[in-house]
Amino acid sequence: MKLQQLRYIVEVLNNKLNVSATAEALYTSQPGISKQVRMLEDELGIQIFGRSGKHLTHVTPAGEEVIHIARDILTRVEGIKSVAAEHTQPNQGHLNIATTHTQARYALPHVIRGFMEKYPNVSLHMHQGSPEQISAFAASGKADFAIATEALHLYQDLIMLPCYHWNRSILVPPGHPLAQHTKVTIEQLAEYPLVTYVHGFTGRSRLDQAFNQAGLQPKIVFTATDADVIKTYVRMGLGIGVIATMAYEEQKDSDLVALPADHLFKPSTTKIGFRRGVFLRSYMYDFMERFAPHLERRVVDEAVALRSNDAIENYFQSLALPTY
Amino acid sequence: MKLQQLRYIVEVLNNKLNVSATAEALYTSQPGISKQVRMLEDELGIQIFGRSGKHLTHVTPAGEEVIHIARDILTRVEGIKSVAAEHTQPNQGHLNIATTHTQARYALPHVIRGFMEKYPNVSLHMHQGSPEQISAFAASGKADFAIATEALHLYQDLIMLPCYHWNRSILVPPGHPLAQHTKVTIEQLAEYPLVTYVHGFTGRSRLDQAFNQAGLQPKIVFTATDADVIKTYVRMGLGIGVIATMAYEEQKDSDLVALPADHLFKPSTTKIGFRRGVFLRSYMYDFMERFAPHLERRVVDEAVALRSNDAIENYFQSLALPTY
DNA sequence: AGTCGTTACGATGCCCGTAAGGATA
DNA sequence: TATCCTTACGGGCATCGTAACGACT
Repeated sequence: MKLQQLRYIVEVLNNKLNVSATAEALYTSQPGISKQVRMLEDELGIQIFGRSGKHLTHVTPAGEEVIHIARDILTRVEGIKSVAAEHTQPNQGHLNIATTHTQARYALPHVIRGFMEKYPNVSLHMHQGSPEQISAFAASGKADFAIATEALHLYQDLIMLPCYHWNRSILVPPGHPLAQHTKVTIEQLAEYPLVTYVHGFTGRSRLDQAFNQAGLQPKIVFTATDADVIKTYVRMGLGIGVIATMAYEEQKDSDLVALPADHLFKPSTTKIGFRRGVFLRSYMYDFMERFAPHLERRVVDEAVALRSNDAIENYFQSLALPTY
Repeated sequence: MKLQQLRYIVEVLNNKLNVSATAEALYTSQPGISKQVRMLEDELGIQIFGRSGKHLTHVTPAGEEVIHIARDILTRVEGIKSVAAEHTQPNQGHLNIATTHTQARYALPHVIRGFMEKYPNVSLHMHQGSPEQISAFAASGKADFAIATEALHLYQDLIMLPCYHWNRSILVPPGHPLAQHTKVTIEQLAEYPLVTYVHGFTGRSRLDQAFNQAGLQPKIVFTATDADVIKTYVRMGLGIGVIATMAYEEQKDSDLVALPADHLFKPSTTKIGFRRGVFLRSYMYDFMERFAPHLERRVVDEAVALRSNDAIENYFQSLALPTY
């Protein structure tokens, strides 16, 4: 058994069982992969891929298990390389962050700036996407960190650390009847057409939950994946907005009025997630601490040692997370 | 990076940094290992082993980390082979059990007999040793299972599942003054010379604990690692014995009187431990269930999924374990 | 002086890439 | 017919084993 053979079977699956495409992706020849896959199958005495004639059609049950372990092994092989890099070039390497618009636009910029100043030799990449895409990215190893509020729990292989709590604000044009009230009720909110996030984005579930519990049906006239778009439609008078409070910028958004809505909705928690088993570079620890100051190296290590995400949630409940 | 290189560095450490000995152990040439180790070091750009001239003297900090991960990888490589074997020869393979005298002599025999009848093609090996040796055996991968009451908690890498609770009996020669009493007190027990287990064996700590809490100093005149020896000395009239109840055999030991001591000592719990990350063959699940009937495959899988040993303890507190 | 790791060298065997063949959709 | 995997073949290279060398205890 060779590490390349494990890489090959994993990549063949990643390329939807197309060996030719896999060969291109790995910059090698197609027969080479074909042969190594077959040799591994011979050595193990099992079929990893099902074939109809000369086409790969599916992954056998045994193959599923083998590939799962193979992925695990390759993650750790990367870990060894990281350990080495950590000792030779501690401030050099890569950092791939997958996150949502909300985080990328409002929470991350100053963190990124500070990080890039301190680590000019770390090549930083940001991948923006939906919470589901982000989770998949991190789980597959294409991103080191996933930062999001939703959907991170879908992957058993991700360790998730809570970063901060946040809640929402109501956005209205100046002169809007609601602008007079200091404390808007959920009933009042239900009377007006709403513009907010689409399902599965930026804590949208909490909003639905609140209306549901009050037995109300909100008039949602428009949904977007980011607050910038929502603001635009609020400005057009299409409805009133409900966005994350951090997405309201006093200066740039001075033509809109933000009303606190903390009393209407349960707070959401933004988390940072990474694959179980990866080796964390020191600059990665630093990045996490910059983003969430309570995530000191010691805290992260202790949380990782807890292993189960349930235990991690318990662990962080004793710590007071900031709320925005 | 090659799997062999990882095997080499792990084995060099296992052989106390002696490359020649490692070569013999792996049935290969010494220069081959030397070269591969150096090539790995070159590829990673770090020293794994410290050298004084041409002798390996120590493992560098970076090397420690690398070897730890390497061990992990090799465990999983074995896992892949096990997956394959499970699909080709489900009832064939190896089972190495490391355990103490008490388990091997009193708890395991009928389990082993039944197991061997059902799985004639599984080659079974028993390794007897002290609790510390047993744990080390399992943690290093030389044994699949460790079964013991003590010391299993020392290794973070072992998953431990509670099997059963047990307590002690007092062993006296017939006609001994204590034989009259149905319920011996700890004070009475402290008056007589005792023969029991040595420190670190078979729940000995519970015994010391009980005397301590009562503010008494037991007169321990002789200690042994197993009940057979203890019985012998009780028969000689050297003292009265305190042994695990399961070690008293009514027929063979009819020349001795066993008095219950459950009310004097806290019960001990015997556990079965295995390395985190190993693939469990179906016959291994079966073995566990034969030894501890509540350890059905589903239960074991759920416990493993919990990941942390604390969570596992919680999980099993809701299940009623048998007491002997 | 003995043990031990490194270097040198030659041969085997493995892996990769090109080219041709055969099966499926 | 076009796509795709398999087989066949040849070149290059890495690995392994033997032998000689050098260094530490």
